[in-house]
Amino acid sequence: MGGQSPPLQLKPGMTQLSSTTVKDALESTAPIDAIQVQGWVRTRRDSKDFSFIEMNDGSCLRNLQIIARNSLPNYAALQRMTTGASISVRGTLVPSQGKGQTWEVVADKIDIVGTADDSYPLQKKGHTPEFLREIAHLRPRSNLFGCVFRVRSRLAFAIHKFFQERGFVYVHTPIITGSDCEGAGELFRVTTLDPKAGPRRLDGSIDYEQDFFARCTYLTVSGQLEAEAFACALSKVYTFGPTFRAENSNTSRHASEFWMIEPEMAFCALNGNMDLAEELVKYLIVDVREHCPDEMELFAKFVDKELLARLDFVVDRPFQRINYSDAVDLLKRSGAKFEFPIDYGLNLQSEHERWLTEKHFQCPVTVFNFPKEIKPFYMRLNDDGKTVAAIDLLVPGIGEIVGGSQREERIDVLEENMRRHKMDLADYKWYLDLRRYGTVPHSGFGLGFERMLMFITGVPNIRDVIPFARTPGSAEF
RNA sequence: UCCAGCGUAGCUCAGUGGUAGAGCGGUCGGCUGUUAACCGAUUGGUCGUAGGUUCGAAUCCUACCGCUGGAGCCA
Repeated sequence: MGGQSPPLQLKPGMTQLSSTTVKDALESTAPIDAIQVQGWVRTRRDSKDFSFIEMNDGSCLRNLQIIARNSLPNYAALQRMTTGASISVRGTLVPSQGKGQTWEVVADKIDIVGTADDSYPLQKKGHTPEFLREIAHLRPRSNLFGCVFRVRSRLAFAIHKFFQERGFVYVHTPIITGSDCEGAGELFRVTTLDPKAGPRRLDGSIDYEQDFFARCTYLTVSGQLEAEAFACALSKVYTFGPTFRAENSNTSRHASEFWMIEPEMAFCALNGNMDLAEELVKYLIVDVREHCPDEMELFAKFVDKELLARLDFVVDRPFQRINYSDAVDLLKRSGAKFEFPIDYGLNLQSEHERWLTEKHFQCPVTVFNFPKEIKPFYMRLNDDGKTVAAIDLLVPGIGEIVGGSQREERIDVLEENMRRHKMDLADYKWYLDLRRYGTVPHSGFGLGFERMLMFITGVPNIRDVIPFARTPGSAEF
């Protein structure tokens, strides 16, 4: 044939000149004769013979200033253009004559790709996070949420980097699961059966043996049990994926769908587990501080003035470690007024955790060795016969960010635990096999991805660090 | 799910029993290498919904809905 592919049909404003991001343009070390930039108008100001357009493309926090001279053929249309419009600009990158930016683009051609009328909800002035939450599809165009979601991306990358650098294998554990294990809150049922017309058993209940998977299935609440299987083969593994809890919990720290990181290490006892959790938290802070300086500066300025000092403090010092019974003693002797009682055998309440991490130690605290009665079946029984090798890592402002344990590797002890928790051992045959064949001491923990992101950005509500948050009564978008 | 608070213009909020308000935004005009520009004018409302009390309700009462904060569960 002719050997020539037909020219691409490009919409107005789309050209074949490859475009430069705002980030790259602003970081340029020299003027550029011919440049193309594309993005959304943040604000526009008229001068006598030209118009200043501030354009943002999400590549960074900062805007690029475009100079639109009144000699442009569509100048009248440009002057009618409002915040939110999308544009494609060709021109030259030159040193700015004004203050506040080093570079600006003097436009030869500005195509208005898409207009935005005056119903566009984002104004150039500040909005509350609560309002922006109602327009979750537009809020990434705001400074705050652009920053949050760039940091979210970097944090996810840093997590993989941390584990890959240390020889951990990334394992994809199932999202649809058959184990309603550990009674970790309410589960979302997965079914294809019609709840009204589905097949029934004799007692009138729905017969899930005739369901898609021929059994009850749920969205996962944790990949831990499956991760243990892989740790007992590949030695060091981690999962990083979505998790679902149908708890009717309505707080700034809970979501129905969230992401969790769950490392699991064979031949590892509780101390190694604590070391890894501490190293991970510090690594993530350092990484984001280094790679997202503009974003961190915005959070420090508009979200939390103490943020950078607190993060530096966390990175610089060893985390406090205290066993549960010492923590209880400390709380009892504190003289502080608590709403809830504190005593050995009771769960630490939020106010107690807060006192430990915010008032007493004023830094992250790892509490370990909890009474077995208040912890799940899979945690390893300590020699005292009363406590299990569990850890909770508490951080100021958030509370629990990591929960983990050494796992019970002795099959007889594990089976006894399961019976005490009134579990059906037959349902966990595969899990018990891990102890039956070549069992090893192993440990792991869960790190809440969003809680870590909240801690690093200072953003106080989990709904504001998730692109489209799912919470009880709310699954819009 | 429990406790508390809040729903008034596109946004942020004032108005607590007697004519529905301000700032910002939008629009128009002016000025200007501007920086959340500035100056002037103007636009803008089912006061969350439904009922009730009252001569009269944004305001008082009841229910419901939504949001926010706190608690529990946890990550």
